[in-house]
Amino acid sequence: MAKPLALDFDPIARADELWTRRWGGVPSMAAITSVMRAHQILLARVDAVLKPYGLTFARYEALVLLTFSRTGELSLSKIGERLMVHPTSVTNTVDRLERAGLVARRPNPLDGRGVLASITDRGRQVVEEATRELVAMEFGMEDYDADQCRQVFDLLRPLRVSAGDFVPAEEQADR
Amino acid sequence: MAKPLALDFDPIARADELWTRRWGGVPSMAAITSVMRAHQILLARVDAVLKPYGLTFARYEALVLLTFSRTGELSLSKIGERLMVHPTSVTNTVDRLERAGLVARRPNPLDGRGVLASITDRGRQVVEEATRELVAMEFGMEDYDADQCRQVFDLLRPLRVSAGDFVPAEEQADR
DNA sequence: CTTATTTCAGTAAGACTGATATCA
DNA sequence: CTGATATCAGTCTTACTGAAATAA
Repeated sequence: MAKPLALDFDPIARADELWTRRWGGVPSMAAITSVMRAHQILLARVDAVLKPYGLTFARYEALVLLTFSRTGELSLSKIGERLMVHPTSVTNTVDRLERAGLVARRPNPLDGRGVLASITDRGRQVVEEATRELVAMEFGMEDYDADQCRQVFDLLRPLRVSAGDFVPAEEQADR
Repeated sequence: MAKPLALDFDPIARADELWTRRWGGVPSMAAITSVMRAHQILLARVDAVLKPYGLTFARYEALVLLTFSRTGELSLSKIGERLMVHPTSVTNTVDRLERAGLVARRPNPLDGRGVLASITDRGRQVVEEATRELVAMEFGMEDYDADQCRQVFDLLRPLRVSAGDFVPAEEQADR
């Protein structure tokens, strides 16, 4: 940032006032703008911590996902599915992790088309270290207690449901 | 997206469980991941609407900001300050808007160093049309009522304060 | 034959660094 | 002189389209 001089007013609140005058009340505008800015702030904080490890948040997430699987390896398609990213982005992410020696590619023995990304010992080591740091700075959410974090999760969950990310348990009864 | 097949579980909730087992409770992880995904969903929805206008959300925001100023023009530095974006990003944004004929550049008469971005008639026309569409689809937040939108704004506001975006009114008493 | 998995080439966008011309 | 304004060149990252090889 060039000059992060603090404004003496909330720019989103002010925009909301002007919006209301011109186009009528549009509460969704303040909401989406808040999400956009929150994303920007959190990503900057987290990426700053991950930079020394040669990681970005996207690559860190992929690495964590691998540590969560019993064998330490997953097909690229599964990674894309879980992380909700485009297939070509997964290829790119794994490329970079592989070049950094944090994962290795190997053909999927159960599917000749597929490729498994397998986390290396160094990969596990890096995840542990980076996670320690991220947990220490609470992923950039140090101003929020556990309850407030939970509120963020709860409040944004319906959005993920409406985007078709997953089917909530309540609606799975008749399937 | 390749295959947006809905999972039968909430991937963030599941990750939270695995996190809790391995590294202890880390409520901020579920919160930040929720914000990241919400950002991705909303940006995709809004950009899809803006694409036919040759706009992105970032460019749309800049255009709206200009319509909010009395004269329809602002210095690039002010645009960057309000939208919280890097100076070079402002230059890039204005470049594209200018090429599309939606804004015009002119030297700032009050500051020989500065440049004003001035919205054109076509720019105003495009903003009106695009805004109508965006308001109709509630900026991708159609599943949220006014109160819930307000909750999103309220909940994320402390984050913007901690990032130094602005100084809340209560803390301005003694300045 | 159709579909799924992955990769590659190329495009577009935004965020950023560092340097520079200009002017307050 | 310093500091601010905007731009330029160039890097990095992600997201995406379209095409292709391969195999289920």
